[in-house]
Amino acid sequence: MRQRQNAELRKPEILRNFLEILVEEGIEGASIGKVAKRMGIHPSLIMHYFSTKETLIIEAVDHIVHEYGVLIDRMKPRTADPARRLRRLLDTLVGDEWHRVSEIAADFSVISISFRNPEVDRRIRRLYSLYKRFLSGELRALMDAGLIERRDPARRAELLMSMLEGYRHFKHFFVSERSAKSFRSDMKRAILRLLGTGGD
Amino acid sequence: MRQRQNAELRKPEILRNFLEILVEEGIEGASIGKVAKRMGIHPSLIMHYFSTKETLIIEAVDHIVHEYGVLIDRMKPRTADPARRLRRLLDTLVGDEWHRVSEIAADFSVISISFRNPEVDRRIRRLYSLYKRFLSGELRALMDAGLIERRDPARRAELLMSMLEGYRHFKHFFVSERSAKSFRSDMKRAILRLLGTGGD
Amino acid sequence: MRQRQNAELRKPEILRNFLEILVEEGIEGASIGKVAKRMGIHPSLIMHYFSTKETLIIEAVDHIVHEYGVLIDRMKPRTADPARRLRRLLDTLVGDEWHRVSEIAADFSVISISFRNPEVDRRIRRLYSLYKRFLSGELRALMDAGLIERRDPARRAELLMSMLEGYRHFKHFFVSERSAKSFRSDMKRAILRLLGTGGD
Amino acid sequence: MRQRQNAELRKPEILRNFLEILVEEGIEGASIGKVAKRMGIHPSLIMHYFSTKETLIIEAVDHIVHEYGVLIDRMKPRTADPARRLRRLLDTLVGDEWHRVSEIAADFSVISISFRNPEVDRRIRRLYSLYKRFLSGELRALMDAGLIERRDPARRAELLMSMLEGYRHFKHFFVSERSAKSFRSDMKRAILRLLGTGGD
DNA sequence: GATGAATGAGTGTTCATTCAT
DNA sequence: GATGAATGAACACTCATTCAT
Repeated sequence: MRQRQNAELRKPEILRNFLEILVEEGIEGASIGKVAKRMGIHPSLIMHYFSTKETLIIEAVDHIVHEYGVLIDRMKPRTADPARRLRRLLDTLVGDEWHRVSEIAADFSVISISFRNPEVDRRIRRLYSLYKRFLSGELRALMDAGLIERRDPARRAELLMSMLEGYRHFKHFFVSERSAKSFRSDMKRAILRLLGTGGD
Repeated sequence: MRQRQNAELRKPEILRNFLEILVEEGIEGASIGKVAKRMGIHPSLIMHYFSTKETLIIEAVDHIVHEYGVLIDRMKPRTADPARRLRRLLDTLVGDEWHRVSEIAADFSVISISFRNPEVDRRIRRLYSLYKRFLSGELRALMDAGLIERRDPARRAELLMSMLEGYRHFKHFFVSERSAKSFRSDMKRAILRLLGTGGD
Repeated sequence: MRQRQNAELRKPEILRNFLEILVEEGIEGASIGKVAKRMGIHPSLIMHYFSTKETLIIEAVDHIVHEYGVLIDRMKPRTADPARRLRRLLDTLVGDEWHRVSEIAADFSVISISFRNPEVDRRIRRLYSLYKRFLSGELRALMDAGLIERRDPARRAELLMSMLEGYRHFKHFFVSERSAKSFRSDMKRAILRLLGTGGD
Repeated sequence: MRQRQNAELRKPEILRNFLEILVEEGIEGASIGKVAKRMGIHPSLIMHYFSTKETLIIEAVDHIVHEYGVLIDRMKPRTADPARRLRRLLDTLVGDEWHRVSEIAADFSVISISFRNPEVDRRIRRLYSLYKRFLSGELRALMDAGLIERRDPARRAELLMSMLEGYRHFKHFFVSERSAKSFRSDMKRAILRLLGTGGD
C-alpha cells in the first residue's frame, strides 16, 4: 500500500498538507502527527524529510512567500505606455487574483510566527521589500510620465501598501458582504486620489 | 508560600501573565502550565479561576477588546466646532496612543484564533463594528459642516479603517525605522485626501 | 440562592445524587466534583459532611444494603399456614419488587468495590448472611410441615440464592426480552423442583 | 534500559499487566500510568501500542472473552454416547477449570464497564449467546436420547446458566469455605433435577 | 453551614524527536 | 525510503483534600 516515492514528490506533498492544516487549525494545531495522519504515513517519515519541525515551517513559509513573489512578478508591465501601465497596476492591486493567492488565515498564522522566529521574519521582510521596490519603481515611472503627482515614490508606495494590506487582511471584519464589490471601485478611486491625479 | 488572595486580585493577574506569554510565545506557546510557572502557583489554581483554557482565552480577548473600546470612546469629540473635531480626529487616528495600546503580536495571535473560535470572532467583529459606527458618525458630522466631501460616510469609514489598520499592523515590515516619524504626517495628509478636502 | 440546610436533609440528598452518578457512570466516574456540580453546591461542602470519599462510599453502600434488608424483612410471612407461606415465598423471590429494588448497575459497581474495600465487603457479606438465614429458616419450616423434601436447609438456601442471584444479575445478557415473562413461571417451577415437591 | 521489542511481545505483556491491575484495583484504579510504572516503561509507549485507553480496555475484554470461548469450546463432547456426554457436561460445568479461568473480580469490573461501554456490552452478549447456543444444543441431544426431560432446550439452558453464573459469581458471599466442596456435588444433583431425570 | 483559595498528585493524550531496522 | 519502538516533556484537565474565612 505504502508506495515508495522520492523526495521530490513527497516533500511538496507534505508541505501542502501542512499548509492545509495550518489554515484549518492554526499554528497551535499544526503538528507533524496530524500531517502524517492526514497523509497516511508515519510521523517519522516527515522527520526523515525535514529533520525538524522548524525547517518544515520555514519551507512552508518559503512556499507561501514564493507564491506572492510570483504574483508581484506578474504585475510587471509589458508595455511602456504610461496610461496603460497605470490602469494595469490598479486592476492588479484590487484584482481577485491578488486577494485569492493564499488563505488569509495562513497569513495571520505565519506573521504570528514571524514575531518569534527570525527566519520567518526575514522572509516576510524580504517579500515586503520586494513588493515595495516594485511599487516605487512603477510609481516613479508614472511620475516621470506626469500621470501622477511627483512625490517621494517610496513613501507613496508605503501608503499604498498600508491601504492595500489593510484591506486585504481586515476587510472581512468591517466590510459587509454586500458592499464588498462596490468597495473595490471605491478603492481604485482612493488609490488614484492618494497618488494625486487631476480629479476623481 | 500559600498566600491567600481573592478572585478580584488573582484573575487579572493571571490574565496579565497569560497575555504576556501570548505576546512572547504566541498562541501555540501560551499554555496554562507556563502561566502558572511564571506566577509561582499551581496550574490547577488557574483552572480554579477559569475552569477552561477556552474561557481564559476569551477573557483575555475581552481584556484586549476592552482596551480598544476605551480608546475609541476617548476619541469622541468634546467640542461641536467642526474644524477642531477634524483636527482631533486626525491626531488620534495617527497618534501614538492608538498605536501603542496593545502589542501588535497579541493582535495577530488573537485574530489568528478568531478564524477557528467563533466567540473570539464575534468579539473582534463587535469591536470593528463599534469602530466603524463611530467613524461614520464623525465623518457625517464633518460632511454636514462642509469640511469634507459629501459621500457615503460608511464607505469612507471602511476606506479609512483599511488604511489605518494596514499601517498599524504591517508598518514594521515595510516602513523603515527612519521614515516612521515623517510617515505619520504623510498619513495625515493621505487621510485628508481620501476624505476630500480642498487641497493638500 | 444557596439555602442553608442541616445535615439531616443534605446528607441523604448527597447520597442520592452520588448513587445516581454511580449508576450512570460507574465507580470510575463517580467523583465528589460531579456530585457537587449536579447539586449546584461546592465540593468542599460534601467533604464537610462526609470528610472523605471513602466514608461517602460506605454510607452509600449502607443505603443500598439497607434497602435490600427492608425487602428481606418484608418477605417474612404473616401467616403460620405452611402452604400459603410457600406460595408467598415463591411469589416474592421471583416478584417484580425484588428485581426492581436497586439498579443492577449499582450492584456491580458496589461488588466491584467490595473486592478492595473490606468495609464494603463486610456489609455485603452481612446482607447475604441475613438473606441466607431468613431463607434457611423459611425452608426449615416448610420441611417441618412436610411440604418440601427434608434436607440441610442451609445448603438448599445457598442453591436457591445461586439461582436467584444469577438470574437477577445476568438475565439481561442471556434471557431474550421476549422470553423474560414466561421465564418467571419457569423459574418458579425450577425452585419447586430444587426444593423437592411431589411433581411439577 | 531502552530494550527494543516488537508488538507481538509488548502488546500481550501490556494487556497482562493491565488485567492484573484491573483485578487488584478495579476499573477505577486501572490507569495507563500504573501499567507503565509496573512495566518500567513510559506511559506514551502504551499509547503507541493502543492509541487509546478505550482500545486497551476493549482488547483486554477480548482477551477475557477469548479465554471463556476456549473453555466453552473445550466442553464440546468427543463422544456420541449420551450418558457419557451428560456426565462430561456436569463435570465441566461445576469443575474447577471453569471456575478458575478468570478472576471473578475482573468479571465484575468488566460487566461494570459494559453498562456504559457498548463495545464491551456487545462482547459479553456475544459470549453468553455462544454459551447458550452450546448448552441448548447439548440439552437437545440429551433430550433426544431420552436422558432428560423433553422441554424447550433454550429455556432450560437459561435456567442452568442462571444457576451456574449465580454460583460462580456470588458463592464467595454466601457459601462458607467449609461447605464449598460438598456444595459442588449438591450443585450437580440440582442440575440433574432441573433437567428432569428419573430421581436423585 | 457554606464557600472559596490552594495544593499536589494523577488522568489520558499529544508532541517532537531519536534510533534501530 | 520507510516503519516502528521508545523516550520524555508537555498538554489541559480532574481529583480528593486542607484550610481559612
